[in-house]
This record gives sequence, C-alpha cells and structure tokens, in this order.
Amino acid sequence: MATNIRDVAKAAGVSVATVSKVLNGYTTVNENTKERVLQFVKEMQFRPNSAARSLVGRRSMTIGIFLTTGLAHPFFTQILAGMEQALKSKGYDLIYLAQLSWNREYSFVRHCQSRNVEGVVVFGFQHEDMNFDELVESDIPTLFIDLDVHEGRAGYISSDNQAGTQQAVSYLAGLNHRRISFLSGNKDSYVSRHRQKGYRAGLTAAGLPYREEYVAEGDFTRETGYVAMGKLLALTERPTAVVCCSDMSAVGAMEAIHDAGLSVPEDISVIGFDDIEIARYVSPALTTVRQDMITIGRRSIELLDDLILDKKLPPPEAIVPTELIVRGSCGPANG
Amino acid sequence: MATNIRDVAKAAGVSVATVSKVLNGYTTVNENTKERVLQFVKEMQFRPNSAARSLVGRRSMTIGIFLTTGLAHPFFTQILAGMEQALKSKGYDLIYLAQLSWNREYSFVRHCQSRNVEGVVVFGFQHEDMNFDELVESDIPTLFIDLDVHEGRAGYISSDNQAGTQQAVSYLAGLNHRRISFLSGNKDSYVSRHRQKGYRAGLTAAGLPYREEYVAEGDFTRETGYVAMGKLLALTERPTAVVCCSDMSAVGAMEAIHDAGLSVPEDISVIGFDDIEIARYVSPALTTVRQDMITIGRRSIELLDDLILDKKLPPPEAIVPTELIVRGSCGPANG
DNA sequence: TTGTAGGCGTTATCAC
DNA sequence: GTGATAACGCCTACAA
Repeated sequence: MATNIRDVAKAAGVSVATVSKVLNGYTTVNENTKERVLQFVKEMQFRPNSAARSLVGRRSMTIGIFLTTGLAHPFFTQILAGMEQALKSKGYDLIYLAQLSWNREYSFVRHCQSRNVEGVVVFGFQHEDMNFDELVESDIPTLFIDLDVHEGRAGYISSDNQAGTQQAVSYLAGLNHRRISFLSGNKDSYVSRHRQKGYRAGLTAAGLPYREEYVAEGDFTRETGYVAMGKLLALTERPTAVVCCSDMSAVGAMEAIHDAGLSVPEDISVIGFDDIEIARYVSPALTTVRQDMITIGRRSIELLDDLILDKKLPPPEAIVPTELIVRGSCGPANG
Repeated sequence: MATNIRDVAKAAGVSVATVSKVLNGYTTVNENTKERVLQFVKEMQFRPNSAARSLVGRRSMTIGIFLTTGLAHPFFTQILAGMEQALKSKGYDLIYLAQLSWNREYSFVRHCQSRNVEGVVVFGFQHEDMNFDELVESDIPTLFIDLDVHEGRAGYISSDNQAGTQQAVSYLAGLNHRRISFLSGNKDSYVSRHRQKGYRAGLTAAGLPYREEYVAEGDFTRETGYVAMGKLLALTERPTAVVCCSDMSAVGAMEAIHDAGLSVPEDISVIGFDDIEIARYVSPALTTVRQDMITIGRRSIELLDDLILDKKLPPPEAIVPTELIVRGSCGPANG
C-alpha cells in the first residue's frame, strides 16, 4: 500500500541499507547516491513507518500526556498551544492515552511502555488521590506541571506562585489596604501552598500582621469561593481586600460580596490568579495574576526533551514568572 | 526491559503462538492453558507492544486529530471531553500530529500513514484555505466536525445549526420583536450558511419579511461582532433584536450597543450561539443556543469507529440537536 | 490443541 | 561506499 523503504531502494537502484543510512544522516555515503536517494524519497513521498522504527529500538518520537483533572481544566488549551510550538520544532507527536475503563488492572505505565512513549507530561493539581510512584519508579522521563515531583527522572514546572501572590499583596498595600485576606485553594496542593507563602511574604514586606482568621479555604472553584468569602464577610472586622487563589474563586467571591449588598471595588477589592478569559468579562473586570501558560506548555516539552536525550540529566525544577494584570476590581482602601 | 510475549510464554510453559492466540480471543485453545496464560499475563502486567502489533498489519488503535483552527478553539476542551468517553470504551488512543514546520513538503496524510493511524477527526470551521483533497482521496476514514465533507470515506457531524437559529428567531418573535437582524459568521463557512438559513426560516415562520440590510457579516469573533453591530445600529429603522452566529460576536455586539448609549435588553435583545462559559458571566448574562459539544465529541469517535470497522459503510452525516438557553439578554420588543 | 516459522518495515552490524 | 542479514515483538498460516 504505502511505499516502504524497499520501494525507494529499488527505484533508486541501491540497497535498503543505503536508503536507511541516508535517512539517518550517516556520513559514510557517497554524495551522489545520497542526492539520488533523497530525490526519490521526495518524489515518492516516502516516510519511514514509525512502528517499525520504534520496534528496532530507535526513537518513537512520541510524548504521552496525562491529565489528573480530566480535560476540563481551564488552561488545557493554552498549555497545549504552548506545547505545540515545541512539539513541532522537536518533531514529537503527542499521544493522549485514554485509560481503558473496562480493565480493572489498568496500568498507565504499562500503557506508556506498550506505546514506546519516550516521555510523559502530567498535568493537574490533584496530588493526594493520585499515585505517581509507579510512574516515577518506571524511569520514564516525566514532567509534572504544577506538581512538585522531583525524583529520579521526574521534574516539574510551575508559575512563580509565591512571587505572583506577593506582588498582588504589595499592590493592595500600595492602595493603602491594611486588612488583606487570602482565599486559598486546597490546602495541600502545591500551588496553593506557595501562593499562601507569597501572601505571608507580602504582608511582612508591607509591615502588616498575619491574621489566622483572614485566611479562608476553598478549592479553586467558584462555589467554594462564594462560601469562603461569606465567612470573611461575617468577620467583625471584615477585610477590605481579598487575594484569591484562582480567578474562578474570585468570581465566586465577587458574587458573595454583591449578594451581601457590598460592591467591588468600592467596599472590597478583589484580586484573582490565573487570568483566564472570563476575568476580562466579569464586571468589574478582574485584576489578576496572569500565568504564562503558553510558556509553561512550551518549556515543559523542551525540558522533557532534554530529559529524554540525556539520561544523566538531573530533573528540572522550572519556575515561570507571572504578571500582575490591573483591571477594575481593586481600588483604594476605604475604611 | 519490559516483558514481552516470549517471557510470558516461557513463564506459562507454552509457545508464543499460544499466548498470542489467547490474547486475540482464538477459541482453539484449551480452557486450562488459556486460564494459566491469562494469569501470567496479569501477574507480569504484560501488554503487547503496539508498534509490533501494528507492524504485522493488525490494528494500531490510534486515531489522529487535526485542528484547522489551532488549539485556540473555544470548544476544543469540551469536544475532547466527549471524545474521551468513546475513546475509553472503544480502546483507542488519540494522537496529535504536530506538523513539522521545517519540512516544506509536509504531508499530513503521509504522516498519518507512517503512524498507522486508523482514522482521523478534523475539527475547525475554515473551509476555504484548507485543502482536504489529499486526505479524502487517501481512503483514511475521516470525520469532520462542523465541515460538510461527505465523500469517499469521509463524513461529518455538526449541530442542528438551522433549527437552533430558527428557534432563536421564533423566541424573539414570541417576544413581539418584528425587526430581527442577523449577525453572520464567515459567509462561506458551513455553520454560518446553515444558521442563516435558519434565520430566514424563522422569519418566514413568524410571518416577518426578510430584509437584506438586517444581515451583517462578521467572522465569529468579538471584534467583527462589534463592527457589524455598529452598522446595524446606524440603520434608520434599526432592529430591536439581533441573533448572532457565536457567543463571542454577541459579546462584541453587546459592547457596541452599550457604547452607542443603548442597553440590553431594554433597547435591543441579543441572542448568541454556542453557550461558551463566558456567556454566563457577561452582564446581562447571554441568552444563547447551546451546542452539545460533549455529544458531538463522543459521537464523532463512535461514528469514526463504525467507519473504521466497516469498509463498506457509507460515510455519516450526523446532526446533533441544540437547546435554547434563556438568560437575561432578551426582553419584550420596545418600539 | 499446540508449536514452528515466515514476515511486517526498519536499523545496525558486519562483510565486501 | 555499499550491500546482505539478523534482529525488534508480534501475528498467522501451516504443520504436527
């Protein structure tokens, strides 16, 4: 059906070995024959069968992707767009391994191995309920996004969560806010922990005290943002500003503020984290800490490629800068 | 490294052929040996190498995905989530073929063939600048989403664009609107054409005349929605309602209305199409025609699977129902 | 019912 | 500089 290396060899009047050598950049082949072979390759639109290639132990040029949070993650598209750039230039294809629901004994690692996957990107923010031991022990180069796994051949990449949050707090302090609260994500998630660190650092830098009651826990979603904000509002000395762990929880917080008969930013200033598209469309538009997911996507493939190519390379811990995007949800302190 | 069929055969004390037969559901194998083989398969966590499998002409269980609009498409995530359900139950993996930018002679079809891809899903709304001839002629089972290609082994799936738009017009007519305008997408796109058809059908059903000047062209984006709405507002007898070809263009239209000193829905009612997440967050929240992208994603894989399994099957033309989601952007006609 | 052996398309190791 | 040929892991006639 599709042309194979033998067809090309026959057409060019050489052996398959020669064609193979030309294709793999061996220098031990005559310039003229090389020229002729390449011409036939182009003419016949020949592309080596990747299954055969990976079978003989050569590279499969395949990177697997695993989503701990399902496809529904708001950043997925941006990350993928960033990945695409690097995939193109490095020549990888990206495979999404749909785990077979009917198989109780399903092993993601075995699935990767049977597919000859060269590396894996894991993406999501759930730490607790996933067991990555098998993956880490498998020695398959792995890059986690937003999960601080750093062991064996597994590294990670994430935004500078701490600095980003600290900058948000400083910005509010600069607007004379002195009662700044923090709406966290799941306490044990890597990103939430570091954002909370940044919150404390920001308070300290501004000479503000850390108050336990000003920290409310959510889980990144709009719903828990609403509930958590409600608790903050019930405080006798209620905060004049709130830094949220995600844009969606900020949206929930704004709704709670609105429902309490207060307004943003006159009564309370709100800052989100992420800069998802929705942030621009809520009213007032949300001031937020932008994560550069395009860069994170691109770098994740580049770092993974390094890991694949160099077996001895220590796994990376990459941090990508954030940017404060000022819109309309913050104003000077009032009260 | 990873266990192969020979290891399993040795462990179970049988030949590789027997193991293979067990794995492939041959009935010509003794119940006891089968039992024992399966036990070792499970114990050793054996999974046949898919490269070797597809090399011997068996199935690769791989479906390719091709995006004409890049990853940035707003529905991408939902479609993928729908696909995932079917991929799981059918046992396919999904591969994203990153086209190699440095290769001028790049052929998507050859890439698919070299990867032994069994079928392809094409997704996007650009018709004109893409050349699908090679793909259609390649005889690779293909399923287009939102593109009415129907030829050879290529079929398509899409929302019921016509009925959805017609329902939107009827809804407005029911609110006593008599000057209902239409903000189209790219005129030559499949979905826009059918939505415009539905617009006319809706007018006819309501006994309203079709007026050329009430149709403004955009390209689904917010920017062109803003511009097109501006033109409609400049009309001497300006419309009291507008049906838009997408939610993003509806957002643009609402901004134009606002900037003209008018308000939604008091002065002008607005209906979108898609029901993307943003529709819930603009103010007023957008009444819109929801597309069931989850179902479209799931069905696209199911239909593709049918096409792959049955070489004689005529390619499908599948239409998925829409649903009118009533929110706050429409009110009774006023004037 | 089970085992042997040839072949899928490619690369790597030798000879020549 | 070039060409046989043995792998890679698996499946499928065919033989036993």
